[in-house]
Amino acid sequence: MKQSHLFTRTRREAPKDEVSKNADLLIRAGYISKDMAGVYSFLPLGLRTLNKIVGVIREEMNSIGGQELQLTALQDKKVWETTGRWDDRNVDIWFKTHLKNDTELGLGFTHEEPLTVLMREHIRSFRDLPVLAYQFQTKFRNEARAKSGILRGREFLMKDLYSFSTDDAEHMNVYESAKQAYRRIFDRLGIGGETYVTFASGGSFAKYSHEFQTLSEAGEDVIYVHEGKRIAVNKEVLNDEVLADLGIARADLQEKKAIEVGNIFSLGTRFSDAFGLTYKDAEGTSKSVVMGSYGIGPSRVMGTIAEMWSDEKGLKWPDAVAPFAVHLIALFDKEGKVKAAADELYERLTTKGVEVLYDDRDSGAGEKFSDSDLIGIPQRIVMSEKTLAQDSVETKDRATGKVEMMKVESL
RNA sequence: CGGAGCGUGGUGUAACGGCUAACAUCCCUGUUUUGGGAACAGGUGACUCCGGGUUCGAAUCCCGGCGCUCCGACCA
Repeated sequence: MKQSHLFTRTRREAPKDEVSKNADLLIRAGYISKDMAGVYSFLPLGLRTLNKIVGVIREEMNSIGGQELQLTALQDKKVWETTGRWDDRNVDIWFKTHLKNDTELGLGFTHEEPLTVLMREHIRSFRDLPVLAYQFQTKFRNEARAKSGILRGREFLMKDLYSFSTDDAEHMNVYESAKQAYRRIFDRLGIGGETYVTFASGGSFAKYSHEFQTLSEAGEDVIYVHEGKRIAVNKEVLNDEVLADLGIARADLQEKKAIEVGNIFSLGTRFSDAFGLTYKDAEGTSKSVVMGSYGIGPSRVMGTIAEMWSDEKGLKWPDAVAPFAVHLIALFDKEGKVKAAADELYERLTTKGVEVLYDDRDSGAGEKFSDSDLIGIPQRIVMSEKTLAQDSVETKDRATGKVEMMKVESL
């Protein structure tokens, strides 16, 4: 993409009411735009990055047998009354509204209920199980307080996977494969090294759930990290029993702040019992389906990556999530030789399938470098009169700062 | 939801209760420049968040809204 065609512009300063690092950088670089507290639009660069994250998650969900679908955002009150989750006393984050005829509706904040209802049409036999169904969808949560930029919004993208199994043993297999898939996702997204599988409250059907917590000062969770075992315990559940279960000593734990980037949860038969989701086993006996839910917020992950991979100059995207692979910067000369050579290189790389953002704007070198640092594309290629005199370009790695000269024809 | 702070051109800031609301940046014109946000000249752009009030006079003081941020509470 030619940068002269990119409608977003960079800013020297973020709006004064943005304090969080992720929102500051993402707004200044033109990735996102705030409409209200906790409500952000994704601009072309931001959507590209968000979609990269979505793509990685989708691949890993498919790899464990996930089938993608898309449920509705508008929610039927009756379905939620069945489990008691329509009641404000149980769930206080609903956005509720109504039809012209006064029928009450909600905007979905999660989807266990409607998907369980849906599955009654499709799951009949043990032969049908297990089923893993997932979606990417905008969730709506009326948080008492939105905060930390894109880390905690009232409207945000969520990947939610739900599993349906015959029994606990089958469920635990699915659960374990989902856990491994989550590990791979965070590794691929460049935050695996700082992300810990964290033991957290399990609810009524399992002793623990597992959170994926990425260490960050911007986080709102407090976890206790066991570096030797690469696990952590959420402060909410830290007690002697948990320590004994995990075989760890309090003295080996370090208190850290972290961002919850993912959560996996065993649901048992809570929802299948509520809605009568059953299957026939090999003996023809009717049994309740055992469920699990597995969430990752791609937009929150994007904010987490921005928090982690950035410096005072701007963003430093890992390769897998960068909006473009290469930022081609042409420093024009009077005769137009650099422009001609850069145009040609841009066409050549693009034809080869390389995702290139080409700064073909008629602006000064300093501005182009500053914008490039801010936008944070991993690989920078600079072409100028100087480099062309050696039939070369200069490449610079955004993350390491390493600079090399390369022959133009080698690219 | 409790507490605190803040709302002034697109953005960031300034302005004692008193001239035509100032400066920087951005943007537009022109000239010049071209390896780290260049220089010069000219120009556009603001019902000072909204509604009341006090005052001869309000961006400034008071009251009420609304919005934003932060702290806390909350958080499948």
